[in-house]
Amino acid sequence: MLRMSSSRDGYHHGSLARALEDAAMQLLATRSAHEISLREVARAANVSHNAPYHHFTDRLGLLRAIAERSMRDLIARVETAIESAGTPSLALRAGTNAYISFAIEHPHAFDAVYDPTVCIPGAPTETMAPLIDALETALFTVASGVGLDTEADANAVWGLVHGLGMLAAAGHLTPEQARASCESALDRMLAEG
Amino acid sequence: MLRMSSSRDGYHHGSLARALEDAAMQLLATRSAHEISLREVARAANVSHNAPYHHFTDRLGLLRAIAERSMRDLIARVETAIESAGTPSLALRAGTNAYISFAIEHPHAFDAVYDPTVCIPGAPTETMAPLIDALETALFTVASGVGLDTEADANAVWGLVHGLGMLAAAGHLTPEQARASCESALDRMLAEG
DNA sequence: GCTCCTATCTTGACAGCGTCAACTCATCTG
DNA sequence: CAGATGAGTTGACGCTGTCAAGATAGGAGC
Repeated sequence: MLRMSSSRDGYHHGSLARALEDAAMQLLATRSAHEISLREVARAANVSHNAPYHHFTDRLGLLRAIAERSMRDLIARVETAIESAGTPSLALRAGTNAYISFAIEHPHAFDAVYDPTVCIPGAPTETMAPLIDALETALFTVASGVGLDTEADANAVWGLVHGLGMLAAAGHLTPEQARASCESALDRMLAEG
Repeated sequence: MLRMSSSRDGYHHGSLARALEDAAMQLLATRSAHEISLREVARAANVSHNAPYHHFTDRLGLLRAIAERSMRDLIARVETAIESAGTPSLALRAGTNAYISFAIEHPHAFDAVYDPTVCIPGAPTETMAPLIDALETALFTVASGVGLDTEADANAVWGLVHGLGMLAAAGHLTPEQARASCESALDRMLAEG
């Protein structure tokens, strides 16, 4: 039988894959994904520099794993924001705000998700593909709820929050500016329903 | 006297800085800025791996230089698009379209410009600061021309084109989808002036 | 015209990186 | 109990960014 918990069992056992992802996610809080070295992650998990290769094909394999985790976090955040809103209009506000907030609070996780060298949209990982769909669906649904029901409109909402989130994360806009811009743009777009 | 042209003069002379930037820009057409090595650029310019240090403080110094060049290209593209449009409304369409097109056609140059490790918006280079201002001003002006005259509205336009450009550059949207979304969003925002 | 200075380009070295290969060891299977 | 297997190890390779020191060419001062 495999021991399933605690990665501290001396030699073998323990879920090292998970431990490595955890360590990488922690590093992602300060550095960008490109600035994180595999050896550094291994060191943080107290294993040799080659141990990760038994759990990930590549450095990129690990980055893909944390990108997928980050994507799940982003989706969860957007979906719970939407679900806990009372009206369709409030749901759109809450969902877009959650997207922007995630980008600001976890900038490196955010752009790991959208890094084309980590995840190629044209040929995404088996686990990433449905996640992308889920995010698009969530945004599309909440936009449809207030009359923004064409593909173009839904994509515009996505583009708006994505751009404002990135600009705020990079420091070109303050979080307040980004959120206010989003509100204002949605107000204008919905002016005549 | 300094010889000003031709970097092919054997040992000394020639504008190596320019030649290195040219080589880096060329590499930027295929690889991301993070994937370009200083030694590789030096090799492309036929100099030793340490020659660049006499013209740039760092690897980052070279990246900053090509980011500034890319920013100038982006601004030029947006401004000429705006200027060659007949009406304020067409100018907004042309300017936003140019921004999105640049992101799609030069994705690596585009995100070198906005890479926070290359240019920190809070503390930009002496040469980058006015460029950022120029871009913001261009967008702000063209947005004001059609009644989007608040800071929030102008930032929304910036966020919209930035996000759509990034999503299209990454492959999450087709160029056509991005452009159509932009048009559609602007139409909605201007529906009741 | 000779010497010196300085900017520029050179070679050489170092640690850190990703990755391949070979080895060790604990556990599961028969 | 034997051996296979999966999970960890050490060692090596070439590449990278950067520091240090040597070489060289052209201009300045005498």
